[in-house]
Amino acid sequence: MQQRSEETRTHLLEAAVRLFGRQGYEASSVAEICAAAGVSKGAFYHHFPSKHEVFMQLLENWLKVLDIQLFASRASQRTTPEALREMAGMASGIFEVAGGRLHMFLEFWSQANRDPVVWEATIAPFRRYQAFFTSFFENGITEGSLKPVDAQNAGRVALALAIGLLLQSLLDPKGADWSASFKDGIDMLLDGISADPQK
Amino acid sequence: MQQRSEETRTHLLEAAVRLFGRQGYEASSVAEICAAAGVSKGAFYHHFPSKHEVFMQLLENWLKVLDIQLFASRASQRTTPEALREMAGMASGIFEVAGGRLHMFLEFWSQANRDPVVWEATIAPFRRYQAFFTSFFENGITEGSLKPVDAQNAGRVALALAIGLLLQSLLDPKGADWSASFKDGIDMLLDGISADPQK
Amino acid sequence: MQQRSEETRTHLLEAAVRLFGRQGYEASSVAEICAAAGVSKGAFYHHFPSKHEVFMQLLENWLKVLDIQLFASRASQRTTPEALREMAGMASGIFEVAGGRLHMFLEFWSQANRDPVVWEATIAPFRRYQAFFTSFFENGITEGSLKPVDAQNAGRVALALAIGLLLQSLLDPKGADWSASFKDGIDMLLDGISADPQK
Amino acid sequence: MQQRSEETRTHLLEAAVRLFGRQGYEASSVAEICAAAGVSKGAFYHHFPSKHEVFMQLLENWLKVLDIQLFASRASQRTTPEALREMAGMASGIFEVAGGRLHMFLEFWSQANRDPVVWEATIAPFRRYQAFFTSFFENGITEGSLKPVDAQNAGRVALALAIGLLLQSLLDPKGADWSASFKDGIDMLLDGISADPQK
DNA sequence: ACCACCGGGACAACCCGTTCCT
DNA sequence: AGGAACGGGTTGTCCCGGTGGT
Repeated sequence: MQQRSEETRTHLLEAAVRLFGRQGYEASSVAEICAAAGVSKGAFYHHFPSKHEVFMQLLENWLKVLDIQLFASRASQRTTPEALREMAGMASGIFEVAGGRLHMFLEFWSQANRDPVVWEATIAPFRRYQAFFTSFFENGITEGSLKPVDAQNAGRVALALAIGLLLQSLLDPKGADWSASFKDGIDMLLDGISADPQK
Repeated sequence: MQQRSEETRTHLLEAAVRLFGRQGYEASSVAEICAAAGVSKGAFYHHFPSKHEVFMQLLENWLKVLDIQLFASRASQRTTPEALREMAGMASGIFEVAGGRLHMFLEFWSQANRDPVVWEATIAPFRRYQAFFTSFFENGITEGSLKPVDAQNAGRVALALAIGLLLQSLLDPKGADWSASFKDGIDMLLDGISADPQK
Repeated sequence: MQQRSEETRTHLLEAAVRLFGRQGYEASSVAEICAAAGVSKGAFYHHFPSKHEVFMQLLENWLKVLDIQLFASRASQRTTPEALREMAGMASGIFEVAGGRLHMFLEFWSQANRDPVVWEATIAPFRRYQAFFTSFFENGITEGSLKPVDAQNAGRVALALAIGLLLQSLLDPKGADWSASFKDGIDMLLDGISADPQK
Repeated sequence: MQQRSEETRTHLLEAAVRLFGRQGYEASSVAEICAAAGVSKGAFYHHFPSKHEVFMQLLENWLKVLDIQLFASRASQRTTPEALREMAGMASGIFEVAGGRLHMFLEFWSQANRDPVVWEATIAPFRRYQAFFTSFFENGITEGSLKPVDAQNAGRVALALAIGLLLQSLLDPKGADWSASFKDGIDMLLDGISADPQK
């Protein structure tokens, strides 16, 4: 029966993401995952060749989601600064959605230091995000709405802003309105590099 | 002999930081640490009650170092923006020094999600750094060299910049001149909130 | 296959009783038990949650056997003294059977001082045996074949006789014909409390 | 300083007897004993070559005490049965005194199964006790106050009575007035083998 | 002589990821 | 897909010698 099989697989994946996020990869045993998913170990190894492979699947899924979010916010028009500000506004969703999943993210990064495959998979979206931001700034510069700064660096800085605030929000979720901080940060940055300083 | 004892302890700590950084906390066994330090397990458990305690010691030492670096750059005078820019210039050292140890940092953060003690120890310096930046911005605002922005948020943003770039430098050490990017980022930020934009 | 599982479990239990009896509980390592049973440690912990639980299982089994032997000799008729003497005659089997297992018994008692669970499990049958003997004596008194002694104390004394001789037989198995001594002891006791002394 | 040395040794011994009795020999670590005695491990191994030797010392002391108690009750006169009854009356002290120390006794027995030296040392007093009782009964038989029973067996039975009740008192200290039970038991026994049945 | 600290290395119990058989 | 078995590996503890002060 195919459907049941698919369900089992999904249950396993869900249980794994829950446990990995809560306790970390190493601290979560296969037995635990199976128990949480309500299946036997036999089933686990029927669906996945190893625990590590589950991790990789999770990573892959996560990256897919990130990509979708990225290109969803590509549509907006008008001047570059305004497009960026609009994106920043949408970021509030990210901070909320990411909430529970961010712990897994840290787990991914930790693993990236050791496993080259994970490293490759983890760094790829970073490069894409950075390139994404960079192209924004390049557009702004060529269209004249931004000062002729180093677009590469600007991209890195924007990404750093996002990452840094995400991390802070992870460690101290109630310490501030992080999405508001993000908007403020983007504003400051744009004020700094807009061609017509504080109009 | 007291000296030998201290040496053993130091060797253990050094071996631990090396292994934790390279392989992660969980993946580094006590036996490995002992072998790397050239001592027996008896010695290990004579000096530390548990592997976790070694981790905590390392965390504490690291935070102490950060604090020292942070407050060392407090002395500078003149206007706030210039002080910040000077700090940013010094940051290059941090990126280099941190290099090898950043992997451990990720470990700390990962652990912080689970162990409340680690969490407490990890979040405390974050708050201090943020407060540190915030006070800078407050000074700048009262002295009139900065626009009246939300100093709290500005502090968070500055910290995010540092963290975010640090993280990127971790994942892709040779992808860019990260300390230069940091300087650029601080410049952009300051340009955005300076009262008299690049005079 | 269920049968193989049961066999493994039995092998483990048998190996454990052998080793515990020969070397004691603490001195017998799980690895040893596994080796003696010809299974892996994984199998051990698949069947039992801990070494201590094996011990408890053994205790339980042993007590069950004792109970069966005890109540098997309940059927006999005629006067109480004769029933007791008959029981004493059957006791020879106990001394022989117990032989190898008595070391384990000492282990049980030693453990009973520390673990309340073991204590509970150990003391319960004692109380039952004592009650068993006591009811015998009560019957004898009401039917007039015994003098009106304190049946409770008589029960304790009879039990003490059994225990004490068992213990001596443990420490010095070849020092005497212990089951004959037991018969003699019961005889003396009955002579002491029979209503019509050795008719 | 000699006195201090002796004190340390005594502290160690006392701590050991306390811990061995409470937790058993194997479960009591040298470190624990040292901590309980308030001395360092260095001191321990200065006074005793090994943990086992401490145990042997304790055993030796214990046996010495037993011997003293045994020969103290030798004095009484008159007919043998009365002497025995008198002894039984004195036994109450034993049950009380033994209280805390009996756990150690079990420990001795457990160890006796393994170490031949301990076995020898443990069984010796048993033999002496048995011989002691036996000689009593022999006296009684030759003087005509007892029936011509097998004095050896009678000795074993009397000893069994003592041991069995001691053990029961150990497992269930408040379950009965054990010294009274002992007196009753001796009475029954003597009634059974006295030459003039219940006068 | 006595004691304190330090260190050694063996080993304990327990658990883990994985495979095999059904 | 399930359950039994595998065996290697984990942390932590233990008993015990050195070495050097008092």
